[in-house]
Amino acid sequence: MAQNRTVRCPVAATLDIVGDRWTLLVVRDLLRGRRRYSEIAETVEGIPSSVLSDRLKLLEREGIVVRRYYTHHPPRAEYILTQKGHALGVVVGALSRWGERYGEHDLALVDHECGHGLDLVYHCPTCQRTSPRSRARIVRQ
Amino acid sequence: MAQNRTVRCPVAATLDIVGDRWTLLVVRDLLRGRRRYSEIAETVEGIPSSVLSDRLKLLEREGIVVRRYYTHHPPRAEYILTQKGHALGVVVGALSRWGERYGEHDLALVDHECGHGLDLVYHCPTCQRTSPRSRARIVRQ
DNA sequence: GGAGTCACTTCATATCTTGAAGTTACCCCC
DNA sequence: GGGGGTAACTTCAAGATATGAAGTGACTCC
Repeated sequence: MAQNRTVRCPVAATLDIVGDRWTLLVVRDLLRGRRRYSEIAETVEGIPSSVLSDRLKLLEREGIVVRRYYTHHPPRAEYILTQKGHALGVVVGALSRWGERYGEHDLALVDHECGHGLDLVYHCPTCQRTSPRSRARIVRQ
Repeated sequence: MAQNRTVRCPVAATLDIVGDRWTLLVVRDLLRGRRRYSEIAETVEGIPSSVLSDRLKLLEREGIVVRRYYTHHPPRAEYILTQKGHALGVVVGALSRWGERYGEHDLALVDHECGHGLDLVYHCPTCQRTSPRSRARIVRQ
């Protein structure tokens, strides 16, 4: 992870940081408001503690979370998503929607206010309209 | 990948299938219209051939691509995304948007018709309106 | 003062990834 | 018809990474 790649594709660059089995599950938990090591270890089922500790360091290094100590003796930290980290919510949302549609699950992505299930759609801020999926392309600028 | 997990979180389930460094880059290329082993090997820079062969088999097993032989002697296959596979476009789009915003790249996600950069937004199909990111939650159904 | 918790680290083993090389069955060209 | 090239893989050894179990230090609670 986070190694050099000669391509400058934003998809590849993002996957260099979060493209493994665990990192986005940690982000998912942080988005849910979990902040402490032990809380995350509990709900990211099966994550080895060494990997969790590793990923939190990586997320900090990448500016996705900040570590804040609420006690120094003994050292007790909590992890808060930065704006950059919150922006990953859309990636987690997209993974969730795909999983909901093509598997059987107990959880779903909803609007907290109206309670309805959510979709993710492309939106052109210039034309102020929705774009169909078929029109989305990744192209050279 | 694709192993059992006790949680039934759709994010975790999706990452069980596509949560590694390479799989979504292969999907990205298939979305772009590349279909052959050699075409994909070229643009997913650095992918070992054994990994590509492995991931294509996995994607086939998961119903994300279908393998079609255009020659049987010698066997020459091409890989076509199913509807399930095309639906992963939103995940790739979300990764691209995040990468564009937080890194320097030559590529960007645009609307093929108007040419403007695209965003991804949450949409409630019931209320027929956009939901702000802050209202999106993953909850028990 | 003993048990428990939190936030990790360490370590041996197991598994996966990587890169290089090999394989099979063609096609093209002279 | 022999040599070179290509497509789509497979195999293999070495190296990197992940896993699970156990350990650590500095507390707090009873």
